[in-house]
Amino acid sequence: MAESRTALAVSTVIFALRPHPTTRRLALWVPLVRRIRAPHQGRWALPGGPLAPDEGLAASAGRNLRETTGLTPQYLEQLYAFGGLDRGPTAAERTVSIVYWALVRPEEAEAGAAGVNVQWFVADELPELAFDHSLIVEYALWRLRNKVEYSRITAAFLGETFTLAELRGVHEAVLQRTLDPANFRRQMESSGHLVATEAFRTGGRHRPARLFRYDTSVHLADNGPLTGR
Amino acid sequence: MAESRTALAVSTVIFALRPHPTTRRLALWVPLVRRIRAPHQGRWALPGGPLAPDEGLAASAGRNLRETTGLTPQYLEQLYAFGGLDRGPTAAERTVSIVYWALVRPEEAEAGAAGVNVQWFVADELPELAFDHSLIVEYALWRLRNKVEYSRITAAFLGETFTLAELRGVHEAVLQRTLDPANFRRQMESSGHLVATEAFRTGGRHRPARLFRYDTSVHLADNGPLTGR
DNA sequence: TCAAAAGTGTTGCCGATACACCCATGG
DNA sequence: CCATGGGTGTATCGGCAACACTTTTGA
Repeated sequence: MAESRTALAVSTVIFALRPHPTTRRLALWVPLVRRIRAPHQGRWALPGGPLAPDEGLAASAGRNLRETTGLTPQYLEQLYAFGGLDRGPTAAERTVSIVYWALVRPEEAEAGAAGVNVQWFVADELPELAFDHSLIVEYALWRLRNKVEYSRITAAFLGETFTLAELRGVHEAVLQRTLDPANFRRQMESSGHLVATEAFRTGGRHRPARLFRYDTSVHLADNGPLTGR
Repeated sequence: MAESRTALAVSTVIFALRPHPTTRRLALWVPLVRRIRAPHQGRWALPGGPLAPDEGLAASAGRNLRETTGLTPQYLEQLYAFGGLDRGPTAAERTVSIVYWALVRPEEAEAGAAGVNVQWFVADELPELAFDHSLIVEYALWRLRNKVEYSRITAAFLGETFTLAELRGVHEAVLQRTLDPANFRRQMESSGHLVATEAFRTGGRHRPARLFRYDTSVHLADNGPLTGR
């Protein structure tokens, strides 16, 4: 049996919401990094790197995210640890990856920070990625779409205050289907996470929409005993 | 800043169902290993060990499980990767643990295989464990109790065929509450996972109960794109 | 014939959906 | 005053919990 080693790395699936290039409707985007060495040279891969010895797992994911995109994660959660024997640069070196997923607000900077080695793609229209990264993104998408249904992570895509139409737009973009405005409103209001403000969004050719904020005393996602870690 | 290294280990939270020592009702048990060296010397800890270089993560968990308990896992799923800086034997060496959780059938052997260093405990009445293992078990329990509600993992605690009362007993033990037999029956039947056999369990002072089997074409748990990995 | 568990039927409640309808604003 | 989305009201449907009731066995 050949000698083999195991390396430990942290990668991150980073989601942002921006209009789709052709349909102009909101869609999920993911930044990828082009591999500059074999194996899979030239292919796109998830941003990531080795875990620094004096750094926590989530901290490593957050640092990597900032270095790749210049953005601050609004939400960060561990996705899965991948450690199959088929992973890694050579057959003799296998890599165990702790993968996180994150939600960011694209804001202004974004485009500038992405160099030639970093490029954003529509998450549902990715090319074939390096290693098992295609499967990883697929799994991250599945988790995100699941979680939208029962938590308030979508707050991470919005500013401090927002209208119900804006919030519904985020949900529709993530779930890729339209939602009934009346029922969506009741669902959100009955969740207890929303707090109505006295401010309104004006400017449309219609009745102004009330602005809401999220109750900050409730966590974005309930991960049981791990909540807040 | 001090020099520091990172070790990689795999641990497993192993659940079995056996009667509670005082109430005699079914309860969840967990095997623990006594630590024979500092830090936390003498404390109980999750079974685990370093990842072999030529071994997958789940394979490592399965091997460790067999070595500690002599049992074969009926169900095995990754729980979480823990990598805080406070973990590990010394301040200079931090350990990243990929933790799995497993369901086993105690069967006959069980008690014999457990040596002086391995002891089974009622999962809800554990002593203070080494490192962050108390939190890890708590999280595993939370995941198990969640998953019982929407998947068929409880199959892992039963034999090939079983009565609805036996299945309900497992659910009641895990969830720690009684369930209405009539509604439980309908729930299970409408799930589509159950297949009725023509055999019956006789011997009680009552009407014989039909034996069921699980539809093997359906996976125990739906983990989206990762199902079956 | 009786106790006990298997198994079936029925009812009422609650949440989600569909959709009709009024409100307030900009043009 | 009209088009547009904001916001409310309401009927219906389906799933679930509660619980009454019938069935079949062992003793």
